[in-house]
Amino acid sequence: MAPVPHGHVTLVQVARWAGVSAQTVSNAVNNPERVAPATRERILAAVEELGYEPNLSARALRNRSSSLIAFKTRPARTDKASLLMDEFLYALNAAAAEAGYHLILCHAEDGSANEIKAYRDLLKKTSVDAFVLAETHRNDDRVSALRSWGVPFASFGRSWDGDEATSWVDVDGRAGTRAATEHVAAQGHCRIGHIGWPAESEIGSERREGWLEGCRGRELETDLQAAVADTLEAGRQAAHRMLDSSRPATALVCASDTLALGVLRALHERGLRPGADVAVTGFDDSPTAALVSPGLTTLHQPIDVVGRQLIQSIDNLLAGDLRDPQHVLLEPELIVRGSSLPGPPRQ
Amino acid sequence: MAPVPHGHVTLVQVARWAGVSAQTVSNAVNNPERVAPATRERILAAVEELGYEPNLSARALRNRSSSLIAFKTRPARTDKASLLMDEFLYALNAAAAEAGYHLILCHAEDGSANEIKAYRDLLKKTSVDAFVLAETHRNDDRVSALRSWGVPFASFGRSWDGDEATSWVDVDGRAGTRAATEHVAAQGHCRIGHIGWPAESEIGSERREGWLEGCRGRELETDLQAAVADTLEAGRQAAHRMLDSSRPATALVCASDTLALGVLRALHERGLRPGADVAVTGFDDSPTAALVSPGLTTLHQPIDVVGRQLIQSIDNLLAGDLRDPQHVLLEPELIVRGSSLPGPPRQ
DNA sequence: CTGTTAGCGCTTTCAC
DNA sequence: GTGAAAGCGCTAACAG
Repeated sequence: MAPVPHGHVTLVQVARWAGVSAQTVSNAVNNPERVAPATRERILAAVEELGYEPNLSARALRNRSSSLIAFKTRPARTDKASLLMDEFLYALNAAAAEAGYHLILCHAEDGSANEIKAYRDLLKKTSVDAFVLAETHRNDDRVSALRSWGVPFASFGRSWDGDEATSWVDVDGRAGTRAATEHVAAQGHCRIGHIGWPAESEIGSERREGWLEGCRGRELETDLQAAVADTLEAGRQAAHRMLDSSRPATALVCASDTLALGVLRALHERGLRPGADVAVTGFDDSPTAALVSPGLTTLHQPIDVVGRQLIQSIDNLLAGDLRDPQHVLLEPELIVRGSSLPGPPRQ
Repeated sequence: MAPVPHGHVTLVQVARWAGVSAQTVSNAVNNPERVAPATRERILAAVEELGYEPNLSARALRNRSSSLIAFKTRPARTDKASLLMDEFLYALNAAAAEAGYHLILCHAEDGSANEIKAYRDLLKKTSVDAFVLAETHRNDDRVSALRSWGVPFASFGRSWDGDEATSWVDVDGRAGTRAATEHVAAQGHCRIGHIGWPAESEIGSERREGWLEGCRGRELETDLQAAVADTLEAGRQAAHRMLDSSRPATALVCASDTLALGVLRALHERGLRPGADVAVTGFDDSPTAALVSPGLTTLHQPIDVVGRQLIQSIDNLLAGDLRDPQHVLLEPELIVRGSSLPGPPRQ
């Protein structure tokens, strides 16, 4: 089947219309300074008039560069309360569009080997210009693979290996958790427990550090801590343990909203009131946090800034600024709701 | 800057390696039956050996078809509890990948004019093969635009205009709501109220119909109904109204989890127990539904099937089956949790 | 069944 | 400052 006429306007048509060569139109579009002002204006008018848009396939073929940025989708974990990745993808795509890129989604079954193969295939098939990684971790195979191929990329999540060469954007979980800890301390709580993730998780360790710093700053004890899986049930059980303690917790700072919701359930089971009896804080500002009663105090990640910064970094990399990788650490915002306030829960 | 060597394997290299012409390699890959078995095998071995992957930009340029399917991202509404779109995008992308397509994301500010312009631009620039629409509504401008351009598309959400020509996949909100209604009726409830959306919403109307059918089937009254915005607060207020009634509701069937969570809050404020005192059901099976205490009975949309069916439809359209648009209506699954059960809430 | 030719739309030389 | 030529990798059409 031969290609069907497509009605798309090409360089040549613009050229004919403006009475110049195709090459000059190309220059007028991509290197305006090379073209005499008068001609340039005439050409740009023609572009406008005819509604010309450059064909990216042709460009990609010629330039080996497609203005495509790849991102791998991950399954939405239904057990998790967070909408984070959905918001992230929107923010990233908005920023990409604004900078003249398009996002192309990559799919791979779980496992970094599959993922790397998917990246490789995508690179061979399309000339994606760059990749965005999310949820990077220590010894991340994807990082070394992309680096070995010489493909530009930026990651949402810092490079935990101390890899200075990688551009990343991250949210400071330590500062956030410290802010939450200090907030509940300011409400007068002295027995502040922490429910977080196991030490394997770099993100979890950071958040735990924040709690430790917050406690130490006020010379509070740090004996109440748990490292559990990120599930509601684990949060619930950990909360019960900390409330059964001889000197029980009066505040629980959690590494996630999911864990905090487990704490709320435990409080419910014991007939304790969140806020009034035990202060609770989460992390991520999931939709659920605003919807439960009382509302859950939590930390909001500035996800739109993350998206914009990542695209910015990639833009720099593609412009050839390889020598100066960006490392951006953003502060999350403490959203105070009823679950950490002594007063009668209002929302 | 001249294109840099890319190390990608091309048809010509495979051809040389196998001692045939480029054309024959192309045939071996795309139309195996045209090539003699022996040659074919030799060529495919070479393809394997060299790790050849066809360059999609070149193909797109030549064929005016890119194996790209476009989807517009929408902002995650933080006020909404549902993760639906996140899951949908994952499912769609997985299905696309399996069928050999890639998803490219489209961005547009709110407003169908912007959206249509974004589609137009994307078409001019990238020869996307097809579009997937979501959240279609009556008199959807996007549908008429795509149709007028002759671009294949399929939508998540039926064609409300009775447009037989459009391929769509949808989830039967009516059947779902009816199932929820019958479920609470089976628990012995006779005063079953419905909190739904205004009549402008086709989806909302469908869900309300389901409730009506459920009630009529058991000869229950249908006087308790509310049409409100999809917010927690609206659900809360509507619930109070129905519980203040002279013959108050003992069960509330809601058009969304968000509304149902508002109902739960109202019950909390009145000291009533969800399930034991008043049965509550939502719709969408948002993560929150599983996380609140007691769990919220709700309807789960078979989102992975939706994704697969949409890609299937698009595949058919691209294969030229224009005469037989698919209309797939899927049944949601009732997930029963504590909020609709009389017993002591266990989860 | 296989090879040759041509061209998709664009952009980097390199002349003029 | 502008144009002509060439080619990115692929495949339809046509010969052989």
